[in-house]
Amino acid sequence: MEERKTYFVDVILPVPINNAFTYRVPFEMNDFMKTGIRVVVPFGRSKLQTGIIVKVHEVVPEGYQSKYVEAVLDEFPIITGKQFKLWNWISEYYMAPLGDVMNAALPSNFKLGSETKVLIHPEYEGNSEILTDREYQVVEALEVQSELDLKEISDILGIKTIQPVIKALIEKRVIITQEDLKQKYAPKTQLFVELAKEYQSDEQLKALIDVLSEDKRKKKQLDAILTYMQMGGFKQGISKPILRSELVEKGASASSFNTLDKDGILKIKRMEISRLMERDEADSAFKELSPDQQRALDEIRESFVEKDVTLLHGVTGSGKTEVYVELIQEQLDKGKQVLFLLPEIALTTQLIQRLQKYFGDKIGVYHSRFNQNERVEIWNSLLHNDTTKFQIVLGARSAVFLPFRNLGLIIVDEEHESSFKQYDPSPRYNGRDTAIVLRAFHGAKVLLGSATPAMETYFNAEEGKYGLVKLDKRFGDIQMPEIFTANIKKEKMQKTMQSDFSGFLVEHMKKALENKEQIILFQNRRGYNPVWACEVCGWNPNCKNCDVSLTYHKNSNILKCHYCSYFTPPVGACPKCQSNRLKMIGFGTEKIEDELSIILPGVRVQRLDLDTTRQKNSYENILNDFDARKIDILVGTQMVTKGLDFDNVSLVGILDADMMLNRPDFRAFERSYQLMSQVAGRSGRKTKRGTVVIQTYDPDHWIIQHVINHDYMGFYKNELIERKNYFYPPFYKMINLTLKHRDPNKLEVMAMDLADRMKQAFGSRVLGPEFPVVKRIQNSYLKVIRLKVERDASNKKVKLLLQQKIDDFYSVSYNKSVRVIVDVDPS
DNA sequence: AGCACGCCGACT
DNA sequence: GTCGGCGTGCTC
Repeated sequence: MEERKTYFVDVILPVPINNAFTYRVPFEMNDFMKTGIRVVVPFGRSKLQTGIIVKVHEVVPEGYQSKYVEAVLDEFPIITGKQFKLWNWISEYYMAPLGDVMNAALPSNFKLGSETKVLIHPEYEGNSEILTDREYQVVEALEVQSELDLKEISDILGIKTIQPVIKALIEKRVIITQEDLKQKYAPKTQLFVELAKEYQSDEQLKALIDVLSEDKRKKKQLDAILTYMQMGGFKQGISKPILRSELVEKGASASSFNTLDKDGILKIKRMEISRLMERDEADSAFKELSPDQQRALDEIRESFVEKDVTLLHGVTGSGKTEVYVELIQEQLDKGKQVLFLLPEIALTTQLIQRLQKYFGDKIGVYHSRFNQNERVEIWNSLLHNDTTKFQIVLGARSAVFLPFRNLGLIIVDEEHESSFKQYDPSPRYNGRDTAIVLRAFHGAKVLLGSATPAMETYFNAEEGKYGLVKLDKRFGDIQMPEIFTANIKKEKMQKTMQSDFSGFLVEHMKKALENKEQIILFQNRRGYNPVWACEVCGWNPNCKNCDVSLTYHKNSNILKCHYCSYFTPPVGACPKCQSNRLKMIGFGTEKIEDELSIILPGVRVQRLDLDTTRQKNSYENILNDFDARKIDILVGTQMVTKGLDFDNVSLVGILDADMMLNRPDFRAFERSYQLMSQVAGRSGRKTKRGTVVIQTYDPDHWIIQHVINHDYMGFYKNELIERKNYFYPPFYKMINLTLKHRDPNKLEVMAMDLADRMKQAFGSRVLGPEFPVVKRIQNSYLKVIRLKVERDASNKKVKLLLQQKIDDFYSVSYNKSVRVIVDVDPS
């Protein structure tokens, strides 16, 4: 008799708790337990959860009775050891619970949620006299809609505490609950047609065709077979399944396939198909590199001999993409995988199309706008090491979580972009920095690309930690655009402003339009007017949940909060002093759009911002329209700065440079320089030098001067001094702690407490607590404590110490109701 | 995170 | 009295 061993598994669950949970393995499951597979386990009172096994062992847990694993979901691991290592790193470095990391990493179709469903008890006979009003309401609803979840019941009853009602109903045997697990991923299948085995030879096929052509009634069947052959279903003795729908489209009758199937001539079968769009055949005709690009490519290769990370600092329009393409191809030839990271928004642009043109369906695009099943398909393909597809993955930051098998190269394009950093929800990780860690697990190389590298990145390159390669010239020797400033202060005095437009900019716009050239206007603000204010008493409408002014949105005629989405109709008179002299201050994209139609009648204007791109394809549609020159002026927020290449844009206007420069944030100057340089880069054509107009009160500002001179190095050196003087990155690493509580007085006390505890450990490296720019969001007050530590300090020690201080803080019962949000390396 | 338990104010 | 709000603690 073989000895029966008792196993336990440690499971991580998608809950924000830092430890794994130990479950006992039923004997019959002993052979199936492996790290990396998913199991269903009971969690809490009656909930089932899906978790991932991280350890199989025989250590009997002490102090509690472990529950049993309920079900096994996978035969083979769905995550790799390398992925798990990365999860752990993120969890430690960004101080996030492993459950949160798991949540971010897995496509949601891998996560089975367990939801309590309420159903009518099969033996309930409708005796409603035993029910209270509330209970009756639930039963009534169940008669209409056979299944309800707890949230729905809460909505129906209009109360939050529904547990007593449910409990009573269960006891009265009126309803039952069903813990039903839902697995959402089902491979997409379609009907295919294939020649039956018996006919898979030229002679037999010929004989078959002869037979069919003799019988006039079998004309349809013959046609169907001929269509199948035409589509390449049987070539050189090899048969291939063809989509039935495609054959029908080509004229074959659908019913004749059924007959052929019955007669055993053809087989109809249901097969899994790729959800990812069919791509054009790869276009292997690569563009020839310019001498400059070739030099950069050689330098990168050379740099990779010694350095694992290299920065490609290439001005806008210098043709970084072609260099990327060469490097990617090199990896493919070696049989290695490539990860290409881009900021979320840039993922919908021309770059993808260009890369798809080069690499065809070897490219997988991993993107939140894509549906979940497509994500699962890329995941599985990588997991099973299917080298025929997706050797290149193009994705936003979350693509670092994919199960790569042998990554050779990671490219992070636009590496300076702040959107590589996730803020909400936890884990608050930076995709670029995570990629550099992932690199080490695979022995791969990382190429960071940017025209305006992040301070940290350039610093690392200068220090020799990263390699550095430059591309200083635009491709084809196109000139950098000529940048002018429009002095708003002066123009206001001379009364040459036309509402928010300087006379200088208007002149340039008119000239461009006369030449049938297009214009991009950049305004870093949505909505119509950020603020309505009363001219008499200065009152302005605020959000009732947050400490911010409401923004007027003209299309919907509402005042809206950008933090919590609260909205209200605009008021006619000032509620404070009853005056009706309400005036608009400031300007957003929507108002600009309006004013343009007055200043430049007949001009075709389109906005490009979060509000106009909410629908799935609207972003692409707007860009296509602009490309097709159906739009004269594109007015946009940050979105217009990213990776748009249009040949006919000769003028770029930056409407309010000061707003960017004056933000109270240590990155304000860096951001401003990057944004202005990036938009400026949108101007100019092959044959003509582009123009940029920056509207500002302060044309002599050093940032603006460096933008005008296209002088990244000047900007960098100057900013680096500031960073050093004020103890900011890259010299110091920052960790921000945000405390959140409904009661501002309590918050004050608790924030002081936490700051004091931190000061015990870190001394003067702790700053604050102070109110952030927005003091209240969704009825909770906020306080921020900042920690700045020397860059050579041990990450592990700092975080351990900080976590200890936070734990101490939380162990005091007065502090338990506050939320502390930790943001490591805030962007 | 969800969910149960338990303590308090505002109603039948 | 008790219903339902909300704060607190726990989940293998």
